[in-house]
Amino acid sequence: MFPLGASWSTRQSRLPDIMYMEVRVMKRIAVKDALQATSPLAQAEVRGWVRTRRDAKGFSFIELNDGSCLKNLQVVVDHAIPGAEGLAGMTTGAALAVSGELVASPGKGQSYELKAAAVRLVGPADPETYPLQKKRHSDEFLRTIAHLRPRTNKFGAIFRIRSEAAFAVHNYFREHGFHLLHAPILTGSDCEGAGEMFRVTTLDPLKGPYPKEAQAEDFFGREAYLTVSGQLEAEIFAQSLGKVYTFGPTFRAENSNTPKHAAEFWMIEPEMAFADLTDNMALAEGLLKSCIRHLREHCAEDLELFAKWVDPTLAATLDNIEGEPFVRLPYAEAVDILKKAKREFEFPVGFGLDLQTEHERFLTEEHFRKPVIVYDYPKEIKAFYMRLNDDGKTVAAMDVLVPRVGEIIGGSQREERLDVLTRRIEEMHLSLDSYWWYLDLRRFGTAPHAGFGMGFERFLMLATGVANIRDVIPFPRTPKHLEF
RNA sequence: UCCCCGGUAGCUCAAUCGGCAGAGCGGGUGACUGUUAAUCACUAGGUUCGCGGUUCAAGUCCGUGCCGGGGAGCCA
Repeated sequence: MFPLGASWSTRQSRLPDIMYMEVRVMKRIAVKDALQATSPLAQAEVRGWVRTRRDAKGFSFIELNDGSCLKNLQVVVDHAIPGAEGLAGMTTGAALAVSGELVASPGKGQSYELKAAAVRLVGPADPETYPLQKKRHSDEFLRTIAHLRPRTNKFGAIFRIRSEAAFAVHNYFREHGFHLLHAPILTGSDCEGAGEMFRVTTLDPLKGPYPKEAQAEDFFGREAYLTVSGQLEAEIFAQSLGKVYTFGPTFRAENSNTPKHAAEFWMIEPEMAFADLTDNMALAEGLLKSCIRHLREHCAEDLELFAKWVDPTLAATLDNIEGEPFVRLPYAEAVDILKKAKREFEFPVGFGLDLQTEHERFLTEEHFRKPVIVYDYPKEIKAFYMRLNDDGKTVAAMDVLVPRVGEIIGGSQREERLDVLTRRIEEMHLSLDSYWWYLDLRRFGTAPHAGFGMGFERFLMLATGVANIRDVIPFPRTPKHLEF
C-alpha cells in the first residue's frame, strides 16, 4: 500500500528521476490492463479522470478513465477510507489517484473493478463550469473546446486510432522495404503546383508592402513557403535509396471550407524507383488494405464505437475495402460509364473534362460499390511531371476513389525522359530554371519511377466513418480558425 | 470564393398568424439504491449573436455585419 500523504505524488521527492519512475511504475497500472485482468490483484494503483460518479449509501461508484482505452474502470469507494472525505470534489472531469484491490465485480457490466483502499483528489474540476457533461455533445460544440474534447469517448477513440494508424503506415512501408524520408517543411520552390502556399518570412508584414529587391533582406534571401508536397524531394531520394516515403504535415492556403479540407494536414507520399503505374496501384491498394486490417486487429474496441454511433455501415465498408479487389478503370472508360448512366449530373461529362465530385461518388458508391482506381487521365487536366503515355494524349496518373470520402489517394508514374519532361514544362509555361535540380535527375541515371500522396486524415475518415476532417485531426486549421 | 440552412439557458432544441421566453439534459439541494448515460423530488439559471429599421408590440418581419453547419469549386 502506498502512503497517501502530500509527498506521495509530488515530484519534490529527492529520488533521482530514474528511481522515481521505477517506484511509480511498479505500482501503477493502466485502466486498460486493469480491465483485462484475469485474476485479482492485491495491490493496484490507478490514476485518471472521473467520467461519472454514482453515490450509494455508505459508498460511491466512480467511473475512472485514463485514456489507455475506451472503457472506464469502476472504482468502489467506501465512504470510510482515507481520502473519501474529498468525494464531493470528485466530480466529472476531476483528476484522481486511487489505490486498492482489483477484484471480480459482483455487479453487471464489468468483470473487474477496483475496491479502493485510499483515494486522492489530484485536481478538481468545478462542475458548474466544466463544459463536458456525461451525455453526448455535438461535434460542432466540441470543436470549440478542442482542449477538452479528447476526454470524450468519441474523440479519445479517434485519437487512439489516429496514433495506431500512423504506426500501421510506418509498419506497411517498413515491411515493404521503404525508407522513411523527412522531407523539409520549408521550401523555396514556389512551383510545386499543388495549390496556394503559405508564405514564410521574417520581414514584418505590417511594415510592407516591400519592393521585390527586399527579398534579399529576408531570412533565406529569397521567397520561402510552407511545403504543399514532399513529392519532389521524395523523387530525389527514390533515385538513390530506391523506395522511400514521407509522412508529415502539409500546408495549403486554399480558401476552401469543406468537411474534407484543412489548411494543415498530414500526407503520406511514397515514391519508388524502377516502378510503373501498375506497381503504384498495387502499392496504394496494399497500403489501404493493410492499414484497415491493422486497425481492425489493434483498435477493435474503439472502432466498435464508430460502427455503433457514427456510421452503422462502417463494418461493411471496411469489409469491402479489405476483401474486394479495387476496380481499375481507365479514365476513358469512366467517361463512357458516366455518359451511359441513367442519371442527371449537374456537371457535363466528356473526355478532357475533369471528373467532378458527383461523378466520382457515382462510380465508387453506386456503380461499382467498392474502391475504384481511375487512371490514364488526359494530360491537359493533370500536372506536368506525370508520365506521358504512348498515345500522346493521356498521362499515367491515378486517383483512388473510395465511398463517402472520394479521392483518398492521387498519384502517377513520373516522367523520367528528359526531353519529354522539358517539353511538358515549356508547354505549361513553367520556368525551366527553377526545376534545374529536378531535371538533373533525368540527366544522371534516370529511371522509371512512380508514387502517390495519401491524405492521412481522409484515411481516418474512411476508417472511422467520421464525416468531418476537423474531427480526426487534433487541432484543425481551417480558414479563420487558429485557436488552440 | 459562390449557393443553401442556421445562431434562443452550460448543452441539445421548442416557441402557432408578430402578442407574458419553454422543455429535456447538465448544475445545485435533498431522498433512495451494488449502481451502470442510475432513479425520484425540489431548485437556480436568459443581452433570444451584434448594429440599425418597421410596429402599439419583434426571438419571430426588413437591412446589414459577425459566427457556425452543409453543398460546390480547388484538392489529399
